[in-house]
Amino acid sequence: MITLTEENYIKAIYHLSNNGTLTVNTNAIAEAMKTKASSATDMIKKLSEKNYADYKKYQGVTLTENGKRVAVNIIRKHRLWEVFLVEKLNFTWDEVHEVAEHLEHIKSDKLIDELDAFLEHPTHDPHGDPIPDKNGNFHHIDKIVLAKANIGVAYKCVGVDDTSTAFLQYLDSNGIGLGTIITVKYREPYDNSMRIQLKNSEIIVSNSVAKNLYLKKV
Amino acid sequence: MITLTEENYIKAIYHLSNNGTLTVNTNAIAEAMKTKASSATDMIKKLSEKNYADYKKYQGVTLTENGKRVAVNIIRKHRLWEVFLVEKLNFTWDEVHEVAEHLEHIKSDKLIDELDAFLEHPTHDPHGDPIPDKNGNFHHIDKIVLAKANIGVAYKCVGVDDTSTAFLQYLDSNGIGLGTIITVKYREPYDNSMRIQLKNSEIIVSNSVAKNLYLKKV
DNA sequence: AAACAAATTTAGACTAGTCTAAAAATTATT
DNA sequence: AATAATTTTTAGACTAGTCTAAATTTGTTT
Ligand SMILES: [Mn+2]
Ligand SMILES: [Mn+2]
Ligand SMILES: [Mn+2]
Ligand SMILES: [Mn+2]
Repeated sequence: MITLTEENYIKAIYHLSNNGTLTVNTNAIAEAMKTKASSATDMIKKLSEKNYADYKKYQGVTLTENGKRVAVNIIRKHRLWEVFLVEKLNFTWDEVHEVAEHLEHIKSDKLIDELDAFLEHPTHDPHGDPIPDKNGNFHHIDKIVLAKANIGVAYKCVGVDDTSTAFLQYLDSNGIGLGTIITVKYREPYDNSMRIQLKNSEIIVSNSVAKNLYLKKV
Repeated sequence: MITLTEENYIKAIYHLSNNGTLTVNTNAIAEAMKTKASSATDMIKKLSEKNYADYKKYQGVTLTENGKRVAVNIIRKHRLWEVFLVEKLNFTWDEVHEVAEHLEHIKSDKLIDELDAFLEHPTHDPHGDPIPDKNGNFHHIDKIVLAKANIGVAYKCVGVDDTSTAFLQYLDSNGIGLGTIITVKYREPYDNSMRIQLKNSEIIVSNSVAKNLYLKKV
């Protein structure tokens, strides 16, 4: 039996490890989980005992295959619920995260299979993040970050890195969402801000915005 | 802050007290919650401290108005989710209970309001139980139990009392569901079993079945 | 009214998860 | 290579919820 807290730690480690590729340190986990390092250490030991993680004292943590499987499944559930909330229940993309954070822990294979079918097997969530299929395979899309886009080329917005309410609402109020067509007009060398062309407007975005927006050539 | 366990106890007390009208004793709560009486006592004290219940040692428990409000809200969520599972995700009426038991604890007013609207404000769940509205008002239907039905009168099945998988599957396999038209042909005085007329068949049901099926005159 | 039985509460212990404070190990700096 | 700074772990305590076993209260019988 896996607890809700264990699931949250496993998911956090998965994300911090860049989808299970890097070693993660205790402080990073504690920060992500909003607990103290001592609590993280305790949980890491438990995850290690339960075979979700590999761990040697002072040497950081990696997820086992088993741990990755669990993480990917939670992420699948999280993102499917996000799609449900936006597509069926009129949530906006900045409102879904907190609720999905809880819904992701409901344990029922039938529930998630049927939800997936009901939503017609979506491949991406409302923030452009890929939804792994039942076997844990991600539908990879090759995207670049706005900060590295080429001048004069037309791109489509396909995702965001930062999913905070503040950022998503900033995008809303500037008319940027998934699917928006963006062409870079000018990059200011001084602060790396960019002037970008949208459908009916030209706006200037800071580098911190440009680093959090993913694009794909149209 | 109310915990998941507190919510489950409050809901159990609500049901045991016949919707908040009777005093409930410790052993009944312990049995309903599948814990021991000592655990129930501890929780009762806590609910009392938090103003969800009124309690005097050895004298049993009642819910406060506050406690009833919480109970009705959980029941609302539980039943709305059950409708969702059956109507949208192809669950059968014997599969929904366990999942709804978890979904009922998700805390988001927007979620439940939108779900209610998405389902077009259903008044009853898949077992015929009424769904309280946002203000906690139940849409009362006047139903009688099959065991007390009159011979020769046509009734419509509108609910079940027992929602166990075994009972619901028994009904399925005998062609009885919500909406089924039933006419009592004969009541056997010896064991109170009944011969009942369905659309295309006549079957005999025991008294324990007859006590768990709710009907309404057509 | 005393004795017995049943229901309920208390006492003390256990697990999961958290915290603070202190100790130990690792890494960086001189 | 020694010292300092940082990171991580340990020790011990706390809360929520549970348990067993014992004590207490209430209810029922004689
Ligand atoms: Mn979560
Ligand atoms: Mn998302
Ligand atoms: Mn529940
Ligand atoms: Mn129901």
